[in-house]
Amino acid sequence: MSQKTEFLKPILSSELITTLNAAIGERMLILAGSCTAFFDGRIKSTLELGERILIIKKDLSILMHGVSGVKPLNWQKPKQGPISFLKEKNELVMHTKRKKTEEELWIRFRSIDFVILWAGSDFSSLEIYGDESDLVKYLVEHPSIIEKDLQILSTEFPTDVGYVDIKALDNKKKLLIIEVKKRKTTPSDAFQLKRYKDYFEKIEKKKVRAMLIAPSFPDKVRKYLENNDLESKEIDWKTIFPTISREKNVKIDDFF
Amino acid sequence: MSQKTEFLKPILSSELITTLNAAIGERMLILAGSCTAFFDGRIKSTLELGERILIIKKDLSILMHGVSGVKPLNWQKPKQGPISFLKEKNELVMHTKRKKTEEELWIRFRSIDFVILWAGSDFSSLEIYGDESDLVKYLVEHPSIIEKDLQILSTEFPTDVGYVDIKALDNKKKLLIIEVKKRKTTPSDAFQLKRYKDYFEKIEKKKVRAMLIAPSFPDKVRKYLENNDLESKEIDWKTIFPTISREKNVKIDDFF
DNA sequence: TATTGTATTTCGCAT
DNA sequence: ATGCGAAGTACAATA
Repeated sequence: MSQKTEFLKPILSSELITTLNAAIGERMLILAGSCTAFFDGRIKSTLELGERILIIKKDLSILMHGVSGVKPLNWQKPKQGPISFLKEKNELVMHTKRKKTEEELWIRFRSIDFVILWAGSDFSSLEIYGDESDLVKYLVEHPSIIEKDLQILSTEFPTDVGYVDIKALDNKKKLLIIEVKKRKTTPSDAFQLKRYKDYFEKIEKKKVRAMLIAPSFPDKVRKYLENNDLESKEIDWKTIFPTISREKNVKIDDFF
Repeated sequence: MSQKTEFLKPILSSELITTLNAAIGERMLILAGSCTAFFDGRIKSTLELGERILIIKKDLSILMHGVSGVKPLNWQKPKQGPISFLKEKNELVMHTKRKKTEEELWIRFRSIDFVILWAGSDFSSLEIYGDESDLVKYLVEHPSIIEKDLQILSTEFPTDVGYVDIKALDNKKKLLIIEVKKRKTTPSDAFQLKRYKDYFEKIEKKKVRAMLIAPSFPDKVRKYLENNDLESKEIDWKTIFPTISREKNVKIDDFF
């Protein structure tokens, strides 16, 4: 009964219902079959009959996946509320209701292909490096990549219009505001930089420089930057990627 | 061989490798076991040994789920590149490489608990209603919710700085630009509205009104709106939620 | 095909 | 808890 992987008979019996309800929160449940679904919450969604996979993890997170795509068709975050199975009109019904938000999810299986209970565990951590904060950190440690004789003043400097990635002085002691993007820039990025420039020119009562650093600049963005006296610097992060490394998000999955 | 659900022997044999490679893109593959993973792409991530579930869908999307949480530990979007299994150092290794971005994902299974090939299909559509476009639509049909004697001119009106949700004339024939948010507002929402106002005042060469409609306004947002002659209107969408209904995203999963 | 904007965004971090 | 910005965002609509 407490074997690592248990294959249940895919037949809608009261025994199945009992076993499923007992497994919730104890083992991961993987169930495939033909179902409909209804979600009522921040949004409403209905899903007509189709074949899908339902996964209920030990932390009570719910995932219902269709045959394609990375995003689940329906889901619920961990520990939002009790989950129960019941038999209704010859269908296997899963129901959950979030305690706080009153959001509800119903999944009704008309047929079942397989049901698995799996007792997996995981104590390792996902290490990630190479995100935006790593890039800012790297630039601060190697300012000459941006330009010669740059003096870094601060990072994540708070202003009324947001946090400035890098605040620095150039070789003529002129203030340089830098926004760093890991991805291709968008018009919004340029607008944001403009707000920073305006903010500092108002505060300092003199011209300041402002620069967007990113791997790619679409024409529209480049044009806006030029028209607004904003600078751009293209950096292909891959070229410095191998040299940066950092451990973060050292997160251990809870042990149930 | 082409049964709907096939349970493979969870033993690392060359037969398993062959069967898995043959199943890729043909049936959904669900594999549980103890593995490590490495992703190298826009970011780098490493995942130490732990028990996880690997799912490869027929559209070649890859999901690797840990024992908790809704978000996969590693994943790949559909049709990004070929996927292959191989045997290496007595481990079952899954590898994929995106053609364009050169991003790679490696998953190495040290042990396998179960392997399933499943021939599910789904032709139904997820119907969603109550999202932002529904709200805009509802407001356009019931403009008096915004204010009396409002005349709607257009929706999704394109400007140099983005698309305006609603363009209208108030009871004094003054232009009113409206931005609708289903969620709590952020400073960026207010900045965006300001850009719209500036844009239209430049075009029209006279003052225009601009309003943000949303269920909630943090102090910082409210203050920015006040300081910039921008209006706000609080609407709790739940009050009108039950009355709006619409079908969308009528999308059929490809048949493989 | 590339761009744009939403999302039951999710997630981490700072307040 | 709330606020805020980044994300391998994913995904659909659109130009």
